[in-house]
Amino acid sequence: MKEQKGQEMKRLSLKDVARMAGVAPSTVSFVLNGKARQMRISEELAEKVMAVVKKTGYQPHSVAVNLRTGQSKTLGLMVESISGSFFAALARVIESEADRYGYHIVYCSTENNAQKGGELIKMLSRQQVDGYLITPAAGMEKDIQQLIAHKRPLVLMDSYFPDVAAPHVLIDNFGGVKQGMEHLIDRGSKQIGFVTVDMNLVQMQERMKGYKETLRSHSIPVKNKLILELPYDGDKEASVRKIRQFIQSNKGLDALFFATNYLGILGLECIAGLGLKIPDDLAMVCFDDHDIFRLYPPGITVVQQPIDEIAKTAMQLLMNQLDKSQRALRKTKLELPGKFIKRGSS
Amino acid sequence: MKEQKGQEMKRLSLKDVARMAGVAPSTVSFVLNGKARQMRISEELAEKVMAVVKKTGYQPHSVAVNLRTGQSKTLGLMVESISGSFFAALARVIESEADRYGYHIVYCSTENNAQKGGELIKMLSRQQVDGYLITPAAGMEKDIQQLIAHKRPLVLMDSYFPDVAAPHVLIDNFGGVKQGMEHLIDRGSKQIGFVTVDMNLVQMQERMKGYKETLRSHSIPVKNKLILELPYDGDKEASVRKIRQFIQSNKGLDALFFATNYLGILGLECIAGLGLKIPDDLAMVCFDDHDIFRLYPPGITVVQQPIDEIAKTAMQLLMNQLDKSQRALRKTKLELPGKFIKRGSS
DNA sequence: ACCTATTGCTAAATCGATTTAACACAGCCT
DNA sequence: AGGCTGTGTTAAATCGATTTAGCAATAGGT
Repeated sequence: MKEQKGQEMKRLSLKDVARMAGVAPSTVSFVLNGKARQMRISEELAEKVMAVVKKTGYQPHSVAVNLRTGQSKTLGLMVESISGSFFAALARVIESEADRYGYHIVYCSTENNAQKGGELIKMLSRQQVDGYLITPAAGMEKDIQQLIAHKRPLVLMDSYFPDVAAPHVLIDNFGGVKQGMEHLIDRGSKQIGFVTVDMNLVQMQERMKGYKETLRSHSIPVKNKLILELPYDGDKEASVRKIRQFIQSNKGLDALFFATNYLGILGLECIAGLGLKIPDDLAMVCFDDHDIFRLYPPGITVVQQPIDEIAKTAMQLLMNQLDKSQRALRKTKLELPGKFIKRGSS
Repeated sequence: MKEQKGQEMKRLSLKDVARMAGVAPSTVSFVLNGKARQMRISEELAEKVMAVVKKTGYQPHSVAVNLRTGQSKTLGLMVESISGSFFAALARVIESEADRYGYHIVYCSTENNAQKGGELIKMLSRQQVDGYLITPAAGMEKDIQQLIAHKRPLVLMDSYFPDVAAPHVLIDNFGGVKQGMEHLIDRGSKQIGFVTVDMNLVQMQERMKGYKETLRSHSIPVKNKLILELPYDGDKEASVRKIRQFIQSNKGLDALFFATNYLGILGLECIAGLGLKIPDDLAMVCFDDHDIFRLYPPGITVVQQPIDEIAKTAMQLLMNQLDKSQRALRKTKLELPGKFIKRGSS
């Protein structure tokens, strides 16, 4: 209590603790880091040190520790955009997992811009993050490759690059779409449209493949007229117009599969605008769940991403890499099954 | 290219640059920090140094800089939950603003738990963040007060504590609700219910006050029967049941004002479940917009929060505090007007 | 010619920890 | 007694920057 007077009341340092306990700084360090045994510090002294530490509430200066040890206990989390529901949910789980492992999160968003992504990676490196959790944007191949080349601990989520051997964990996109498509076919939909986005990433290719191959395996011809690919950065109004036109120009259309929840939401707007009834006039299935889909009458059938598992698995893969004792699991590639949730729209 | 051979290829340090340029480390430091003039380093030498820096692509080790200068160029962002749409949107803007000012973000979520919030503040302090951006949870008064006492740069968002003189920026809750209520009264709603949440924070009190006073100013009696306060951490099903019961037990009820978007969404579920038509059977206005409200037929009227302005203003207040030249603006308290958006539900 | 200023640069201290190498002292052996 | 081994503890180097104080050398003033 009596220490409170000085204007700036400098932070307690390890040296101060040492002085107060009447020992050397190194001794305090050993005791605090559990190396008392190893360094043969007597029980008695160790206790004396701990007493001072407790009394003063001393907390090591993590920046100094970081400088000396090279460990920042910080992870870089880079998502497409924190305001996307999928990424926000992912971030939430990642944060709490990181906390469990004693790590902090510095986060940033690529906004699906490879250049910005590259700069952010540099920024994270400068910040000395111990590891990277990234949902990559198209065009970030080089940056990821560099991280791998520099042996930086890294896990990709949501997507990956076939040519870059980086550990990654994501939903089984192909299988997820297949499940949804089988369902539509089972319920008798004959003309199933596919609305996707022009994003040159593997998850989108897989979803497309899931659409086409499921049709083929049921001997249903794949018609290009039934596939709509929207530009990623097209403005919303334009996309809505295109979807509307797409629906109108396909007369026999009786079901739509949307490749992302963003597209599905746009789709809902169109369908409502056209006065069509779901599922009677048009059935609908969407990849990636969203609050809206639970609520919007009559409820939209979706393939839900296993966000918890993705986040937890990614953290585990990253922790494995950080744990120097057990290197080796570099090339781990995981695809987790999605959860098909049938609602009123199909 | 020839430096690539060594196994671990250590990072280039300022000392290395100095050696390569044939000058002292201090000289390099001065040049890099724009103090060449002040320190009377000759143009010639400065250029030589810069040449080496450019050729090698040297980047200062930010942890070392941090240790020496005490500036981490990092801000702590603490929200209620990153997966909430309001907070996610806020985080998004904050991040890009921080970037503009050359700061990074360490983020964490309180999950509306004061204890967790307190621990996270400690964590952020240990991490040496330069400033704090916080949406406080009930019960964090002491923690905030401590930060103020320690003169840590800080801005609260979304809420504040009347007894703690901390800079804060948030929507004008009272005015926002008033606007929505006036609208309902104008359109002829006679029995307006108010659904709120049991959260002991000023923004909720203000919303409640907005409800009550608007009624009074129109000489409409405030009936407790028309007010429903749900527990914050009650489970979803229970809340839905309570709202349903609330609607059923108020016979003349012709409009509902929901105090948060989460409540509004639950409300939609109930209303749909009861088979009521919006706005004919029941009009609806909700505080805080959400994607769902735009889409859900016939569109839900809302009071939208000025998220961009809140974030930008908060960053500005924080930057003012960090800019040692112009201290003084400690007690800044800002309430920004919300935007009333009329949709089909009223 | 002597003294003071100015110029141009660098040596060394510092931030707060970790870690290696060394030191003093005790006990045991021959 | 001298040499060796172990114990318990600490001094000093280090991480990579910033910053203060100081050192030569040249210039200017009387």
